[in-house]
Amino acid sequence: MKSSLIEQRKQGRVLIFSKLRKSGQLARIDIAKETGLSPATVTTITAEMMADGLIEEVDRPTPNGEVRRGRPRVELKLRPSSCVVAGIKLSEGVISSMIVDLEGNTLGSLVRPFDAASFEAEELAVTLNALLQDLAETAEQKVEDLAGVGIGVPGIVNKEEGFVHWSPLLKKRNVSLLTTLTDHLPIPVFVDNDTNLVALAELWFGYGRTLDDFIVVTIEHGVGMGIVIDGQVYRGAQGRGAEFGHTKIIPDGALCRCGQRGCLEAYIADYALLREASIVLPDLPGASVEQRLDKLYEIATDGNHDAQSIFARAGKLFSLGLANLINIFDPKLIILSGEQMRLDYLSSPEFKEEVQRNIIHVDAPVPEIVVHRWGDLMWAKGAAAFALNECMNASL
Amino acid sequence: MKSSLIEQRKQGRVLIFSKLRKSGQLARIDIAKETGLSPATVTTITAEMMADGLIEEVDRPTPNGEVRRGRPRVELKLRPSSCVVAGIKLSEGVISSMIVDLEGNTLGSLVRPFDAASFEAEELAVTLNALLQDLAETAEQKVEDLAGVGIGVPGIVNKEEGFVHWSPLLKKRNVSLLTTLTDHLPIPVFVDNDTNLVALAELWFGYGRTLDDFIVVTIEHGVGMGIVIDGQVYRGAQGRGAEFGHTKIIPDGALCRCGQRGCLEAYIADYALLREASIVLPDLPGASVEQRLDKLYEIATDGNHDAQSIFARAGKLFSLGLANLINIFDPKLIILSGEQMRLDYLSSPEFKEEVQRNIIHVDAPVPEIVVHRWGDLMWAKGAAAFALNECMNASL
DNA sequence: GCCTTTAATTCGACAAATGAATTTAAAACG
DNA sequence: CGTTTTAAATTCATTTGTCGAATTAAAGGC
Repeated sequence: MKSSLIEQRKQGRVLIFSKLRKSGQLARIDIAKETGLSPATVTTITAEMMADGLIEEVDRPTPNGEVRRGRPRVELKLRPSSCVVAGIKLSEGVISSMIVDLEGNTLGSLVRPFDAASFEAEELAVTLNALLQDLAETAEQKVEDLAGVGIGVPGIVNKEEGFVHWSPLLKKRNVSLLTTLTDHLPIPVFVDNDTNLVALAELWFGYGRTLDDFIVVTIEHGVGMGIVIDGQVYRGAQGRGAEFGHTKIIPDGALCRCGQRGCLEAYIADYALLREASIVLPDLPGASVEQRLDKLYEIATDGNHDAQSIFARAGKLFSLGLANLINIFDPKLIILSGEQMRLDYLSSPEFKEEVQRNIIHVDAPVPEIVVHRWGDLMWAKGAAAFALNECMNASL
Repeated sequence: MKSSLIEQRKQGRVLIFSKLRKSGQLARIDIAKETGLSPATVTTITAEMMADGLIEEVDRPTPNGEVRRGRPRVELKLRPSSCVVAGIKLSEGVISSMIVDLEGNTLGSLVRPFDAASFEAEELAVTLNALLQDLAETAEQKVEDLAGVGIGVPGIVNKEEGFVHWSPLLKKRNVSLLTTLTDHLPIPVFVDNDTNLVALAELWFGYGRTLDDFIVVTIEHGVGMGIVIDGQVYRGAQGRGAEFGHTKIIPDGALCRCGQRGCLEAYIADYALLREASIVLPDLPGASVEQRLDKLYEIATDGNHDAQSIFARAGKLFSLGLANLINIFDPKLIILSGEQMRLDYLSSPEFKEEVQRNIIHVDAPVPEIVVHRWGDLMWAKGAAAFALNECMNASL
């Protein structure tokens, strides 16, 4: 049995791996129960995986104080150091990067300005190579010891081919970024659209860790979305990110960055909020977009009516967009994921009520909406999760 | 290997079955190539399936005139009579039903008025039992010879349990329809929400036959949608139909049947069009909704400006909704499926242009939008496809 | 110390996919 | 017209891998 669509043993390994990943640790017996595999098979496969250094036995046998008779169960867990990867997120102003192990422990990180002058692929490769060296140093790792590096790029990216149809960061269209980077970097490279990274970050290390189906939405410079169906990131036909932010909520509405009108993004992204603010509060202090936005939020919470009205409207329209998403997908869980404090505002009870008012009601429970506030390295961690995903997929 | 998540042989059978279903007919060699199974395995499995009467060899070996050397390939195909099922679609005014074989050949059909006075489950069971007898007669089949019957019910239905949380057709909420029907009908019963039926109809017998991912949208009394991902109908967390029709396209817009405002359905469903017409064209002739709508369409094509404006607006808003769907899903294909002539109007070049104007553009091709006009038995055929799906799933 | 209990492992049986070799059925060739 | 060539299908021995049953391991109870 060398080549077939049906590789039985690999199926078992993947099954056990993902159960362990989701549960943290499990005894062989529990693995058998949860996977439906026989104890005999579990013994065989786990022995194999231990020999590969992928998993290890846990020393303290009973985590809870429970006293049991009989032979004590030996809990197994993933061996974090068996797969250490780097994640790099490219944005207009900065590159953020991170080294992470299989458990999601951050071994090191590095954020660097990135003069956005659109790059050639070759230049980018050189920049990233240098970055990777320095990043590895912060984590006291050798670059060659990394299992791979995941790179999140804004724009239209085909993951399978690592082909960038278009990105705001690159001079040219239709660049086979994967090829160039693979040539210049000493470890396996994976390239994907950045919107998928948040979904992966949640799937590997966040609220989605124990779930197989959920939707992640981020609001930052734009509005991003990631869809996880059946434990897999759904990438659509063209492999481009799900463009939830360019969903139209008002026909012929406000002008969006994309040139179209009425996009959700044109009402709730940071530039959209500041656009409104520029009319009524023309002299908001602050050098950067973030700073001015923080200020806007501050005076809103301090009671400024104009500022409040801006957030109120954004919240209302966002709730509409979210309700549409729910009406279409009927997900169990929606994760609002990001680092910005505005999410705080959006998670108010009124906001959730507004969402509920716009979804079709059934007896069944309304999908849960949670806010997950990450540090500023969320995207980089997502890129790392992406690398883990690809590496483990290959090596299991 | 009795109980395990990994049933290897079944996988092979399913793989071969679905390849044959999609291709119509294939020689063993091609099956081997397409599935990645070895020729030896294909021989084994197909022999088994032939013994089961599931497939058969095709007499005319080379369908195309192509002359080949070597031992001639023997094409295989599904044996249509190996699985014959009934499909029943329940609506407010009528029950439509159909008997169909594995190839989608219609063996008989029956449409019957259905006095919508909300039913008890028991009464419904009796009604359906009688219907099934008569239906079988039209197809010259014995009811007992049918492999099963699929039933499409409007409302909120959990397919796995056959549990109807709510339906406009039933007096009570929370009815375990599957249990009652199974007790009263002599063959296996399957119950699902009706929106999923169109997706299944397209997947088994329509434009989706050769595809694994697409979206189907219907416009009739309401707006329905079915999502197929990876060859499976996506049912969401609650198992309720995707409520595309209640997606909001205008904040605080027109009042919808569902009590909310601004739903797509409130602008494009038949009642929505007639609502508009009632203002400017109060005396549209016609006894039924369909007739008045046909008339409206007729005078629109004849040049009546008011009527045209009604359809134009519906078209524009529908295009917006469709664009949103595309932005979220990025499907390869969208099928507009139904029996009504308004679809004709909606498939105009201007309509498609309008959709394109509202989706995010990339170099990649825009998803294809096709219109599939079915006869009035589309839903019943979908219900039959549903039964086939379940039966084959069980018996492979 | 012996019994009981539960987890893990071992081992033989069986299921099923595969590659290599073989058979089959046709066209091409001389 | 028999032989060769070609391609499809099949056969068969081999190998991979799962499973049930029996066995071993490691603890608590008494």
